[in-house]
Amino acid sequence: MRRRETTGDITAKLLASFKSLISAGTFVPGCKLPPERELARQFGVNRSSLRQALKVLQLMGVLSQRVGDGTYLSADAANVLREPIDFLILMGDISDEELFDARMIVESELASRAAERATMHDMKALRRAIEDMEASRSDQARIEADLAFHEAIFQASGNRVCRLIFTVIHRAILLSMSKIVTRAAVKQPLSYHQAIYQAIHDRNPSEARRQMTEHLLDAKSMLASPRAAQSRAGRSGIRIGPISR
Amino acid sequence: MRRRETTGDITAKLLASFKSLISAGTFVPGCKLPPERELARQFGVNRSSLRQALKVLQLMGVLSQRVGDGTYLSADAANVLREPIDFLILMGDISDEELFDARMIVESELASRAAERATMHDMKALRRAIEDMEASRSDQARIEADLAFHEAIFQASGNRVCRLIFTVIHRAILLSMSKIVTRAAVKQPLSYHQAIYQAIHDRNPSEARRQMTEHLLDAKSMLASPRAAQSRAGRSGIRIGPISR
DNA sequence: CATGTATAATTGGTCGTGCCAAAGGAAAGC
DNA sequence: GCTTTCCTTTGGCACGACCAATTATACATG
Repeated sequence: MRRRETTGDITAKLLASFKSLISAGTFVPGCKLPPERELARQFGVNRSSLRQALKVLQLMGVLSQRVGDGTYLSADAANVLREPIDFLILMGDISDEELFDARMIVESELASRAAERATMHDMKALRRAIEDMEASRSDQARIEADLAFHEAIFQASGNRVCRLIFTVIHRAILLSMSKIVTRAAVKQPLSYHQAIYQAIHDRNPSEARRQMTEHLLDAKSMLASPRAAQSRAGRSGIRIGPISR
Repeated sequence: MRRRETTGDITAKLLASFKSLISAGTFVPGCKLPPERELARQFGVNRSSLRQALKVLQLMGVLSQRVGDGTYLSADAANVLREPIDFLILMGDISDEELFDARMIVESELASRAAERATMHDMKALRRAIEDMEASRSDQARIEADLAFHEAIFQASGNRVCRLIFTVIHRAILLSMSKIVTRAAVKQPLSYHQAIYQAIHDRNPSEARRQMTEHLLDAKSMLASPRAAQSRAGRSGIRIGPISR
């Protein structure tokens, strides 16, 4: 008899246990965890199994491990979505059109809010991003400055959820960068950014919203060119061969 | 000499390889992967190491494994964010206030859009959610119906990014459900939902937006009661002891 | 005493092997 | 043709061993 009811997956159960332990306050962000060998003993599983669970948490950014030192719970869980997002994009569940459409929803509202309650610090970050973009000479630098401007908009919201949404957008854009780097896309974003900044500076929410909406609408229309598909096929590093050590 | 440059973490490298393989089209969503033993051989790593990487991907929902069968790349990557979100919430990087504030940004706009372009199917889902909520007798059922209404709003957008945002909200709310289940919170949500439905039915975007904003503003104000902290401390399953098998 | 150095212990990283149980498929029997 | 039985494949897990990085300790040196 004895319904074993074995869900099998020990790793999943270990993760659940970790959730409980974090929830109960046994593990506090930033604290040091017991060594693997002892943790495995306490959980009653083999070290290999425990390591799988730890690896999952590590790759999600929930904890970090250093040889000879130990395992620490991350103090900042902001990167938890990095890896998942990467795969989400790669598996094609998000198109660029949808991404920009979603950005319109969020960032338009955030631009409006920023016009209402942006601090001096926020304004400075926006100004800085614009200057960096003007001074940028490479595509890489330009995109970074572009993202920095939008990040400043998110930052102004003071909402950590919005900050997370930005990290998602950030990763997504970096992954499909090749499609977004269009030759003519140098001037428009900058002028839009300047107009948005002006609206925020003037404390004009509706104008800030309108400019942001148009900005993203414009950007979305620019990546509609159909030469996107092949760009990712020809990239290097497709080796199924041995990992580089 | 020979800078080994060993980043150490094989798992991270394996994940990178998987990204490349997915990106290159070698691994297609839904396809069957080679068995672990052979995959490990091809990558030039031990099976244990490979399994760690596979476990990470499995727990992220990128792939699924079944004993005796094999490993399959997930066809639907919608659940990639489930586990990460859980830890994000647990590690306290998101407060309920911020969550509802973010919801206001997204859902208000979505309600407006729904009023413009909701299909028959969308309307039916909304109506269904309202009916279920009216008929709900347990807190559990009521919350499910509540979320179903909002999911229908997200669904109406037809944007997969928005769908992801909903899954995030869904998980977050389920995790901190105890705080949201306030005794008096039975009637208000329902009447708001009805008002929102009416506005969408009347094709009145601004009214739909307004009602949704007020709905979430109201909901946010209701969870401000300070008895929230203790509720999570007393829950069971905090065992650091052996896993249940 | 202070300081640097060699040594040992701790800890995560990887590998290898062996065995189990679940699922699938092939062969035998009806 | 269908069911049953057996074997192969495949993932799940457990031990064990060794390595390398880090830290802590003891020791030698000035």
